[in-house]
Amino acid sequence: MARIKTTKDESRKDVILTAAAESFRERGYKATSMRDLAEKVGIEAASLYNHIDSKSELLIDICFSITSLMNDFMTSVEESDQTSLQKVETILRFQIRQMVDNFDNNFVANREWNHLDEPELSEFRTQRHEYRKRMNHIITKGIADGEIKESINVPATVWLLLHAIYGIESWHRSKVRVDPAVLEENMITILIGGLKK
Amino acid sequence: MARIKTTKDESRKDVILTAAAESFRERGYKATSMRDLAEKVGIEAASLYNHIDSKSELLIDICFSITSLMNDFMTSVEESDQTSLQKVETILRFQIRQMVDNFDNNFVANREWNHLDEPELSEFRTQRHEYRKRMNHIITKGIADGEIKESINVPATVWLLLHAIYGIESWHRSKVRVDPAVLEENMITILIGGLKK
DNA sequence: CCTACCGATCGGTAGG
DNA sequence: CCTACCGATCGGTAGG
Repeated sequence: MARIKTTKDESRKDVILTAAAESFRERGYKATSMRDLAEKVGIEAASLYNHIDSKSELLIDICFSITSLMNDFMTSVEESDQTSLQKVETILRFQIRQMVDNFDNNFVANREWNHLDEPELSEFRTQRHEYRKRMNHIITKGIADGEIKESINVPATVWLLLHAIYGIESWHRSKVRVDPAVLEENMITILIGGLKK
Repeated sequence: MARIKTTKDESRKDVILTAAAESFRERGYKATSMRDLAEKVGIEAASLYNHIDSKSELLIDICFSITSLMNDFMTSVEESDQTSLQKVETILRFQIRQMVDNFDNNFVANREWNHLDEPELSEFRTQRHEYRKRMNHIITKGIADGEIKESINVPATVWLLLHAIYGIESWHRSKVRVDPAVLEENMITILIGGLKK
């Protein structure tokens, strides 16, 4: 029966996924009940199970859609002919725009992934770790090429860059209204300015 | 009866608070049951209620102990005779050290406060907002004094600085082992370097 | 997609 | 500090 579902109306599942991302972002994964979610979609809780197999499936779909988006973009940047510092800037700008345009999904992937069960939990951790290693590699190259300050600690710097961007989560839902373009330029000014030799 | 408790052994409550902070950090507030917590403390769930009134009280205590610590430190910095950029650096260093030394409580205050109920939820939001306004004020002064780049957007910058530091949360529990002192210098190098005119 | 309902688990209380 | 237990709510299923 789970098999039939896939070929049936896929758009209904997308509606559920969108509602789930928003709910998980607002209240957290654990605090969101299937009854909350069903109400948001406009059906009864039991009816959700005609489109999905479980609550955890929703979290899995959200988290891994983000990791695959990030990994694909990283690959395209690695293959480009930009300098290392330009690559860092390109990645930061992409992530900032992602955080602004695809807010709920990114928030959930950044903050609620710890509610994944095994084996997805380990898989998610591995993917994040791989992503950071690729960032490390770019920055290490930038230092070797004399573009980036040699005094920095690479892993700590990757951590700083990534989490500075994750912070946009909270900005987004707050009362502080900053134009996304201004936000992006500001982050680039400070972070790239801080990295540059 | 709630009155007697306060005068009774306060240290037992501290043990519970410490265990709660660690559990809330690891699993999240909602996903931590009073039975989990009791087991960690080494008593039965029902016995917790001889020392506390409710689960929510634990979250309240953790969150507001952090806000009051931050606010007190901010006051001492404001009253000091440092330049604005020095003040920013002093505050960043304090927050970094807090995040390293008092990790569980800071994590919970940064990431789980949204599970507070009213009126504490509004009170917490107000306190955070006030804190950011004080940071805004210092940076605005730094720009006026010609110490800090005039091209930056002040609220977005405060957001960036604060969230770059909150990111230490994840660093702490990860496999990436960076010496706290190196981490601190690295963050200061990039962030203060990025701000400086 | 709904009604009806399940077993499990939750925060918390009574009474000792 | 424990045993025993409460009403509520949870994720999910049966059957239509």
